[in-house]
Amino acid sequence: MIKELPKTYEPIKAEEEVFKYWETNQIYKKIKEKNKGVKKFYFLDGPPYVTNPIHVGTAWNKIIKDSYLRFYRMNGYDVWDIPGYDMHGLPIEVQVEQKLNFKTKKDIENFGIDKFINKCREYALENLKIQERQFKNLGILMDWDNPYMTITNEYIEGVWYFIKKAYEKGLLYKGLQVVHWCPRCETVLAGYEVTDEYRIKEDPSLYVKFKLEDEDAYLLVWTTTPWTLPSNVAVAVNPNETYLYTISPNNEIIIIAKKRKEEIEKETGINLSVLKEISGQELEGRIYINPLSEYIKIQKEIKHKVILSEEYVSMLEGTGLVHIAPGHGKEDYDLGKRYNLPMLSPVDNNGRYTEEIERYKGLNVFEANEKIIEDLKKVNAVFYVGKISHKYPHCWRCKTPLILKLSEQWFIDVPKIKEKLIEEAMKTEWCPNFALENRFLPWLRGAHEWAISRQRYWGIPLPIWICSKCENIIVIGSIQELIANSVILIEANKIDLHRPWIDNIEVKCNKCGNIAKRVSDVLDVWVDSGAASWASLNYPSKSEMFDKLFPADLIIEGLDQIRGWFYTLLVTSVITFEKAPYKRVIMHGWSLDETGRAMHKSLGNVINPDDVISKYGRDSLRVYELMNTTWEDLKFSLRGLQEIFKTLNIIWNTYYFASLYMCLDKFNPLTFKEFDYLEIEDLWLLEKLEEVKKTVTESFEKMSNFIGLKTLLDFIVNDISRWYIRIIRKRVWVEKEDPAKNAAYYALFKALFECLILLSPYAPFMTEYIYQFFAKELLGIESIHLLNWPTYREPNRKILTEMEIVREIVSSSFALRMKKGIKVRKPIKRIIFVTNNNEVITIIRNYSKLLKDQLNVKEIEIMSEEEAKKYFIVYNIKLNYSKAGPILKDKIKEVEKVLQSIDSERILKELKDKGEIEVETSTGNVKLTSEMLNFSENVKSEFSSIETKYGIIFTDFTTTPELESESLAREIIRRIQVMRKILDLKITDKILIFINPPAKEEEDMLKTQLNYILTETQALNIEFKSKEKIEGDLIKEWEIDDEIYLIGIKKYI
RNA sequence: GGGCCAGUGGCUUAGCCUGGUUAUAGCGUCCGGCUGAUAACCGGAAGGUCAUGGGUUCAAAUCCCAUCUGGCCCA
Repeated sequence: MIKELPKTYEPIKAEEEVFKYWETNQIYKKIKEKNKGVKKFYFLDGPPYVTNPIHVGTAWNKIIKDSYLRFYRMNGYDVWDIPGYDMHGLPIEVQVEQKLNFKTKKDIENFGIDKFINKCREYALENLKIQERQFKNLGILMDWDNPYMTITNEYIEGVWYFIKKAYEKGLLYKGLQVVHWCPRCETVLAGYEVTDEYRIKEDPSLYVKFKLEDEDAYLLVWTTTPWTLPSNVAVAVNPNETYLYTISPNNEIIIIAKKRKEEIEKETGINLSVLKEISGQELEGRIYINPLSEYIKIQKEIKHKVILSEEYVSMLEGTGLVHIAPGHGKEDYDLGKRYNLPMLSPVDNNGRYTEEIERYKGLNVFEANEKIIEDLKKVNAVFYVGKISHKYPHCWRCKTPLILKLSEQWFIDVPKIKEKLIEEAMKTEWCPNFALENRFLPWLRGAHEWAISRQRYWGIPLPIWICSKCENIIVIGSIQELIANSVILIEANKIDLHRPWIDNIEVKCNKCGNIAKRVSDVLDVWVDSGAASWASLNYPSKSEMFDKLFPADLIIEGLDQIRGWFYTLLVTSVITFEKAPYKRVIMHGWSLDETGRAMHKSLGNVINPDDVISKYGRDSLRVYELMNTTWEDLKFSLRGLQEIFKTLNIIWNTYYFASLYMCLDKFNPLTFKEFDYLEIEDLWLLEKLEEVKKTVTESFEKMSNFIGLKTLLDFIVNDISRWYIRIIRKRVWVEKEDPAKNAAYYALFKALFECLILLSPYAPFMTEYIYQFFAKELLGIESIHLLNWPTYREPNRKILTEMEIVREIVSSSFALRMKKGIKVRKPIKRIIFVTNNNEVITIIRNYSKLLKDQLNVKEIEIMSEEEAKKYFIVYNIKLNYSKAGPILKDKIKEVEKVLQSIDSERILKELKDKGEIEVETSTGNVKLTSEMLNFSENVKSEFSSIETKYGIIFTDFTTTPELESESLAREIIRRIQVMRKILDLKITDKILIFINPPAKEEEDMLKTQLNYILTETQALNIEFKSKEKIEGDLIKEWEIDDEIYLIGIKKYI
């Protein structure tokens, strides 16, 4: 049977009870069993990185995922739902280093790599636990006992498998490249790791003179990194630009770009007078001398040339002559390769000069800046030196300024498979589509090599061994292979594929039989998560799940993952399996603070979901976040959350109301058969329900479930709680067994019950809690999350529109009452509805009972426009712009003007007689048909009326003695109800009423309404008494229409 | 510097694809009312350069271009 809900919504308490219930009854296990082996659904969880506790953005991500998983489970899918964690990488190393107060890699080596690795593992596992607790606490239903972790041997094997495939397909290579390098972490950083951390840095703004070898003139170059000058090998100019020979105040000839002259003069304060112009082209091949040749031996040996470049020499900064150091700049490197220039990169892993540069050996490059400038001054090579504050890349973990240096790294040749990547990406389906079309595909088209090696410790070791003799490369793809090829005997149960264990394993060269040593690097942590589509299934060491599930049916991540996980997943999978690893992608937005700024620790605006939960509950947080347009940014506001809480409170009360009465009447929806008693509002509710089910279901299928949520909440709050329940109140108040009441119960139950299921993926706690009271006993199923998703049929649109019109009429009529100051409680004699619209007339007739009830009116009269016009209406005629616009074009404004000056009666008459009306304009007459016009009805101001979209309502406020008595009775009833509430009586409690009316007249009026008052107030008797004889548990004085009534009520025992 | 997304009363937002008469709703504020499920509700009022500027068109929140602001990404 239906049980009565607790009266108030206390989310925290309810949610905690629900947690307990799920646990004791093993609901998760039962959900999994229910669909076991039916339709497969492979959801792949993007593994969060396990450094910090989660914030509201991480919560949003998992909540979205959870809502979809619940939907698919309820639709009979056997959902693969293991969560994942990204557990390797530099960020964790940096955290551990900070804890141990380490400064450099030396500290780690001294401490012992094995101990360091253990610390990292501990750190990752600790944080995993914290995150797991937080996720569980949000009601995220996943297989928490079996997460995939990127640090297990099986997972690492999965990643090795990819590296091996890449090697076999010729996509893995060792290469020299200019890379962003962190001198503190002593490792390369990938391009995307760099872009997040551009910070303002102050650097010298140095103008250097390079003397031409064969002419007494100087090339002027500009740099903010003087430390790269020892590696300078060329100067680039733009062949398409004009250059100037100028003369400086101290009579030196300085060569600059014409377009830069003004800016240079402005910054340096040095005026240059032009001698002649030449083209950039003409400078090609000129030889110059690097002034540092005085100090640096290798510089003396290099022939410095002027080279040409259109793309890399801009006229937006500097002098138009660009200093080129191929070892210290990406573009420089490109040019260096193209022109076959020497590549100098005399900087070590700590960012210090090597012995190649004797003069600065051991100096940190940034510290060397000053010294270099001093040296340049000594040889008269400095034109000007100032300071500049500009954005400069820093290490995203330790905030050290990065340098660009030449380094040997391992690469994946992504450009080579670009076409295939695009082809596979096009087979995937995205929401929103623009993420695929406008973001992902362009990103793929510009794909570049992927530097996958890192010179660090806590990561998946590169499974590459190099023969110490013949330099043959051996790539190992699994533990088995490792055991088979190892020089020493490996005990299978002692394997931990991490460093330093793996460092000690040597393999036999498969070419020359000599010993091969492992490359000591670890992998970029993005390779880890990139391999998740199969590594999370423990493929290739176990193939069962992979064969069944791959590729993933759905992945859901934030917009930052376009260049991240969405990309690395695709690359690794296309290389390994030549196939996209996912079918559908949902991309969500970014969490911002209330004012639209990104949440950052440094800004102090990070919101912890646990705090939010303790205030408003989990469902409020979930619903709030799920309601946001998925792919747009979420401006997180506590006030917004409060609004959601209020909405959930209304929903609670709706269910409370239903449960209260249904419980009281022991209503059983399963045995209900009296369908003939369904009233028009019940039928409407049931149609509307079909529509809602359709919208919600489709919104999930189209990956936009926020639409479904909005629809659903709107339905429960506006349609059920505020409208339907208002209508059926009277029917529900009937005490005895009554088919009309049961019919209302039936419709209400069905709507609420199915809504509860629809709401359960969004608000799993509240719906479960309500379900326990509302429907569990009826169905005999333990949890709402074990139910099937409701089916739907096409709704009857006609009924839906009809009710729209009815509601419009009701709300307009209320407005009219307000205008006249007539309370809703006061019954009125009649309203007159003016319309010629047959559809509206039929609706008013069909819904007249409902309308009379809601409007508190005794009669509704329908009047035609023609008739009403005689009394009330004046027409206003305007052009119908959408119809007339295309015909009249630019005459439209003039016609409108003329039209207003013609008497509307005349227009109507002419239209009626001829079917059209001619209007004069300055460019000739035009004919207007009634289609081209809009007729609006305005009421003559002396009548009280209101316009609606469907017609005009007039109200007849004439009163009669009967109406007066009824009105008074309602006033009295309301006061008694208030008193019952004060006494906290139950609905079923009976009372006795004592009234002292102001005069005999009022007493007589009330006596005509005795039965009405008795039934409405659950009273057994009313006695009219003198003031002093009024008795009761509560006696109260009331003022009604300036008269005093003394009322007493007493509970009848 | 480039790409993508967003910008609508104090706040949150609908509408934009497919141009059309008075721009949607909620919160908040003020006034009035209703109420035996509801810290709920109903009615009214104040509050809008639809980010800015230009263009297309008889007609632009809507289409096009440029700019600004914020977010994400790239360089």
